[in-house]
Amino acid sequence: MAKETKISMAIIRRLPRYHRYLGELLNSGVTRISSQELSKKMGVTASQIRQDLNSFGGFGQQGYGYNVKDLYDAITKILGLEKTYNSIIVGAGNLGQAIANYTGFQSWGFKLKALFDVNPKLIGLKIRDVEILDVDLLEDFVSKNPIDIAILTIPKERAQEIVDRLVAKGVKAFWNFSAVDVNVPDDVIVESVHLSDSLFTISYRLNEDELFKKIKEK
Amino acid sequence: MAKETKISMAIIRRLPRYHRYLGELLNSGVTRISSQELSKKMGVTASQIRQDLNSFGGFGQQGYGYNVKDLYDAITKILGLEKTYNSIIVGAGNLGQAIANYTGFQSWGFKLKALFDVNPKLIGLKIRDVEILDVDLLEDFVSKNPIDIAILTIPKERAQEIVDRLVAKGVKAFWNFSAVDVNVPDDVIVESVHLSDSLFTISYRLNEDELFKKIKEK
DNA sequence: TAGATTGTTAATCGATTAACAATC
DNA sequence: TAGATTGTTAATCGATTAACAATC
Repeated sequence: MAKETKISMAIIRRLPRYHRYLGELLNSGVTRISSQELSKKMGVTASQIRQDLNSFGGFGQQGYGYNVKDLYDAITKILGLEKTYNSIIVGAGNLGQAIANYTGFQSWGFKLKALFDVNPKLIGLKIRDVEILDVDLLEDFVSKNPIDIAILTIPKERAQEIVDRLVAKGVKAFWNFSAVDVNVPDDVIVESVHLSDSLFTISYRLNEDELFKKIKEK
Repeated sequence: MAKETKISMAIIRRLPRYHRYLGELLNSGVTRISSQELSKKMGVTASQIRQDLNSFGGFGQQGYGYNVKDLYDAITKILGLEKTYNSIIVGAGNLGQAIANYTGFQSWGFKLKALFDVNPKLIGLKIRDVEILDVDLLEDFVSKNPIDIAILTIPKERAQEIVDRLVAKGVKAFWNFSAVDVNVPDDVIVESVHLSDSLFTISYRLNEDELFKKIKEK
């Protein structure tokens, strides 16, 4: 099952951004756009846009540019957004509940089937009609309801254990909000959102100038 | 104010990860570590670790390795985590409240001074002793309370307007959770967490094999 | 057809890895 | 001292940008 074409993560991470900008253009009634016009809007080079798109196919037309709707639809498909995905949230604390309450993901085909928690006060409650279940029922639930994506909003201490249990049950993708890197087999996807890591780059950058002034002085 | 040493974002984004791993080692009572041992734990090359650290200074010792506590403390300072930062959250919906409720950031020196919202039902409520204020009071509040970091958990339609208002009041850093790229002057920092972008890389990867099977067939 | 803009190859740039002399 | 491991230079790799022939 070897792939001839291997797309780099650098390109993959730019795809959702193209999708966003094309969606906005579509909403604004723009029907065609050249790589140069798009490059100005997005603050990247036209060359990069053409290279990126061409790793998936020739979506443009010489002398014309790209048809906004066609390209938008193509990227929608490339991102797998024409399908639906069943998901669960493990950890029904503040962040887990916030994600469950956000309806945007549902509209893109990401369906939430259940939340799980250890806290008896939370078990049995519902968030937008989705029930919070006892985490002891995790394996049982996943056996009966095939799950594509598990969203982890649990303390870092419990993350690896939950991942192991879900991998054993065949879950192939994790959206991890725990502040820890979890280990999975090669065929399992982990996308981590490390919020503190992100925040700490802000404090770094707020102090960068001062930092190098100090280093220089020594 | 030109810097001689310019650290690439690639390196900056790895710093919090080093910090996390060293914190764990410290907690486990490990006192020294070589770049090779650390590289095994983190799944990166020892060479990269040494290169990264050396862009800030010589923290190691030949024949010995790195003192875990010293290196951890050094990276804590590099990340600016020995200081405190005053922050506000604009948008007190699910995500804004989840961030306000999370005490972890506070313990790293990120102090929350206020939340802001347009919703009259939310205004006046308190989250962990921090009040939700009318967003009309934004400029007034920021004038009286110097703010280092503004956290944006508002709908994308309102993000640029709020950023402009806060930049005008001198706010120099934004942690942006809105699904839009906001424009700021060169001396202002924006760190965006695009949750849907992150999620869409999962659906992409879940479908990548199939995608290239299709492209090949054509 | 003439003009515009893609698709794609070639050149450049930057980041990562390898190698090893310096040194603890 | 001998062994280990850093700090740093050089080599490699991959990603980005430039250039232009193909073509709509």
